[in-house]
Amino acid sequence: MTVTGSKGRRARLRAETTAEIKKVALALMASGGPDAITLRAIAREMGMTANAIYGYFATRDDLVTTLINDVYTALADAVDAAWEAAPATDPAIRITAWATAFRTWAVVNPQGFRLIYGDPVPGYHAPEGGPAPDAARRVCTGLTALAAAAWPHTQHLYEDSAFGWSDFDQGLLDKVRPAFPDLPPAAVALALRIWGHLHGLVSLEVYGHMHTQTTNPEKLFEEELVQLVQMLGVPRRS
Amino acid sequence: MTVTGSKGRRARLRAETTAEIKKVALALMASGGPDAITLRAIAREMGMTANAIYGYFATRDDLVTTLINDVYTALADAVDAAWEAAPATDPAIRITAWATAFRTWAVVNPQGFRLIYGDPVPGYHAPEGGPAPDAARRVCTGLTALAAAAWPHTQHLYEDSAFGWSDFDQGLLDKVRPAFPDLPPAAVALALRIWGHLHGLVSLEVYGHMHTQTTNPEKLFEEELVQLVQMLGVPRRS
DNA sequence: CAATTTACTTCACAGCGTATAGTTTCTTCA
DNA sequence: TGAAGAAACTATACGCTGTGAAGTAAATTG
Repeated sequence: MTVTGSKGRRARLRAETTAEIKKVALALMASGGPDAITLRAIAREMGMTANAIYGYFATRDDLVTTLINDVYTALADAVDAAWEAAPATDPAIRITAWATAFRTWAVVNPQGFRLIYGDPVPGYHAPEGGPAPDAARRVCTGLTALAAAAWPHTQHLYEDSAFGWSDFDQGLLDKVRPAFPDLPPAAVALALRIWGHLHGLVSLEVYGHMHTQTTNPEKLFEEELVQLVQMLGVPRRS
Repeated sequence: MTVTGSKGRRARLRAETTAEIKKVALALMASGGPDAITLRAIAREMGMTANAIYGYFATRDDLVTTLINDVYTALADAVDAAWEAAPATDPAIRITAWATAFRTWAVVNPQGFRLIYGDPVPGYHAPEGGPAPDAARRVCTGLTALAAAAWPHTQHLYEDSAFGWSDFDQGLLDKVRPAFPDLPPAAVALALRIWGHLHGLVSLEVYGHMHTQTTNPEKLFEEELVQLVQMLGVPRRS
């Protein structure tokens, strides 16, 4: 170990270069969309040859996969932080905070949102199981926390739910059930449905489809949240 | 006029070639995704040179824009047909039919869905106002019909809505208000929110994000519809 | 100091959109 | 019928992309 805390100069330089490649790639994405992530453009920006990048990422898809992971993790961090920052005693505020953070992140990082949820980049094919199932599951777990917070008030609506544990992916359940042992399958289904609601509105907005219809997508989203909280039966000020 | 009903052999051949280009492009899209729509591939398939296509479409984006229009129109046709086919006397069934047709179309034509709602194709930039605002508005009008059918039962939930006509795009209102003169702004907002709900669930499914969470996205969507009808307060069998 | 590993460059290839120029074929009109 | 013109299409070329193979220079290691 050295003063830099690394395992030698070589490894440190390598890590720095890797970080710079990702940084430049993200900058290109932010300015020109996911399509702008080309090896040659990154190399140009770094004063290198495109092929030099192959020393760090086996292929362009590998790089993109890494980026998706990073960006997805940033999103998960953002919504988790908003959740934690809101008072645990007031589910309505917490839920609203989570969802607002979700939309805000997407609107601020539209290219990141596209990278995660869209066709990321020309010809990109995700590796088996998707590029970021982990971050995806973090988001889903956050959503389940949301549903769990509301569940005492809302479960009466789902008493004849047909959902069983077998309707869900085992990987998701492995994360969700330990965290919320008392939650029934119907609540997980509710969480996924809420995800769909929020994702739909945000996605239409980010991809510019809402813009052709409403001049105020933010207002629409806020209305959605009001109705969501109301639908969940969560008391508005506790 | 001739027996073929065309304006001359030349024009007919031209129309046929145009149609073939689009047909081949759609076939390529269906098999390889929107990315597979390349002029050279189309030309190869047709036994032509890539440049020959420039006689029919000024640029590749032009072709893609036309395709989006066609595909979007097909989607609009599908949901409209489902709406019309369902009994006008039962809003619950009509709404369910519309939404089911929406998801079914998307699941059957995932590449078409991506073409319409995703980053269509590498480097594609939609012309001003989007490529298919017309078809988009047809879908929105259908959604508004949905909201209108439910409105008598559900308006009591939105009596203190803050929405005004200025919150919506004029082009949308021009189509919607004549068709539903008595509908308030709050109902249009509801329609857009419902669009978001459905789009989100379908979009997550089509893009493979649901697959990592649930083994049964169809069931989830059906649950959504049950809850949607319930939320709207529409009587279930009239 | 010599051997090896690592980082990077150079060259090459195929595929992409598309601009320009040239060629062939069809339509039209005197 | 034959010449003029338009239309359809091809050929060539340029710059962009990802990526493979081979070569080079520097750092590390024995």
